Amino acid sequence: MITPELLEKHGALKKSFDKNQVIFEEGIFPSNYFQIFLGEVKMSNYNDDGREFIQGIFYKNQSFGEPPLFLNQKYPANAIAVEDTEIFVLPKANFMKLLEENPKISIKIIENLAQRLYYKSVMAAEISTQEPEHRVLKLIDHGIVYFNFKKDKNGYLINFTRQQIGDLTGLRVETVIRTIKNLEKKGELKIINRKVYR
Amino acid sequence: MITPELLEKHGALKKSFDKNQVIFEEGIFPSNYFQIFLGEVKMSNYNDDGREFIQGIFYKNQSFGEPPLFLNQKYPANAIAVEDTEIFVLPKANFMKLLEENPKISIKIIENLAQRLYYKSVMAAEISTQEPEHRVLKLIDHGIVYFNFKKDKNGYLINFTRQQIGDLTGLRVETVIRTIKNLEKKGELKIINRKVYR
DNA sequence: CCTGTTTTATGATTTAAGTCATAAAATGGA
DNA sequence: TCCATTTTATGACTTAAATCATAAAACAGG
Repeated sequence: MITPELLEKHGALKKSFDKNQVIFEEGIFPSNYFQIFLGEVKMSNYNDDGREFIQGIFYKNQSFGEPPLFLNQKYPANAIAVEDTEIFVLPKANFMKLLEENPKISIKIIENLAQRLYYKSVMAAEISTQEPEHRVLKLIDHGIVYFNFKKDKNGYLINFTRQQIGDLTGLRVETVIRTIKNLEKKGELKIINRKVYR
Repeated sequence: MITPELLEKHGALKKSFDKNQVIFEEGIFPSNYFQIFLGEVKMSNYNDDGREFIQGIFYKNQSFGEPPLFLNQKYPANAIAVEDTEIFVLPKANFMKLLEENPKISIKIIENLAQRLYYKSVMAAEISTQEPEHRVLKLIDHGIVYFNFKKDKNGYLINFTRQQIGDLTGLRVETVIRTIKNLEKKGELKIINRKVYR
């Protein structure tokens, strides 16, 4: 995360996106650095028959879409606002200049990319070899640490819909619903009026 | 990739690993930067019943295992020498000092992580939503660009075993074999005495 | 050159997750 | 407050890939 002051000093503009509005599309070439000021963004793919896979969900102060920006490659996924969102947009040239002048930011970028790579490594192994219960639990436990799940008297509230959990784990909604029910039976989590707690 | 001179200047030692020897194990905390001088390394996970998932394969001059090193987190996978291999090993403190003194290396690290994140994004979407033929082709086409597949008169030689393709795509050997046969029938690739060309 | 291991191969069978159909409950905008 | 949409839910059924069994071909080390 780069401070708003530094971003604005280098010419970043704050842009607004409505809920469900596309920020950039798979296949186009990147030209900006994006950092969320307020709201929530998902990056996702749609396969040939419209099925969605969510690569990641990003919140306040997080950046997204940097890898293709650094590599001059097409975006491998779409970025879509999950709710009304405001985003700092900084042209690549300005962003590179900012990095050059602030070597410590490079370390932050490295740590951020490392974090995301770590998540992807864990989930890739889960998705390709583990059964639904294992996958869902892993995602939830990851979410407790890295997404902004909040704790109350019932435990951590997993504020993902069943559909989102499916799109993040490669499972279908019905399978997620049944899996969560089973996990509740086994005492791994709680369902309190349809909300999931861990 | 950091030059051998710079690595050695900061105290890197060259260590030898036999084929199939473990370089580090899932779950332990990292303390070194690793860069391959010669040979081949895979990073992989084993699920509860011994099934393998290969996170990535690394060759000459490539580094691996940095994300947990930067994050002070446990390794999410094992690193194993695929053949007899020599590796530069540099203690974390020395590595961080090297980075500090050579800001341009940071950019290289960023690009490298970005590249790996890009691969993982593409494969994650494939593995979780696409059918076997699509997955296998995507892996092969990625391999042509980023692994060291060589071109001859028959096309690019895909020097992965069917088992490796399975472990990289989350499919079983038999499925990979049948899928590759189908892809050949459709003219997407060639099989010349059991070797796959694209 | 032999021999044990790995890799490729194929057919039969099983099964777990996907698909399809349907609906109640919850949510959110107008 | 009403109504359309989204989310959760459940049962029946289908299916694609996994599993199991078996074997031939290729390869690698002594």
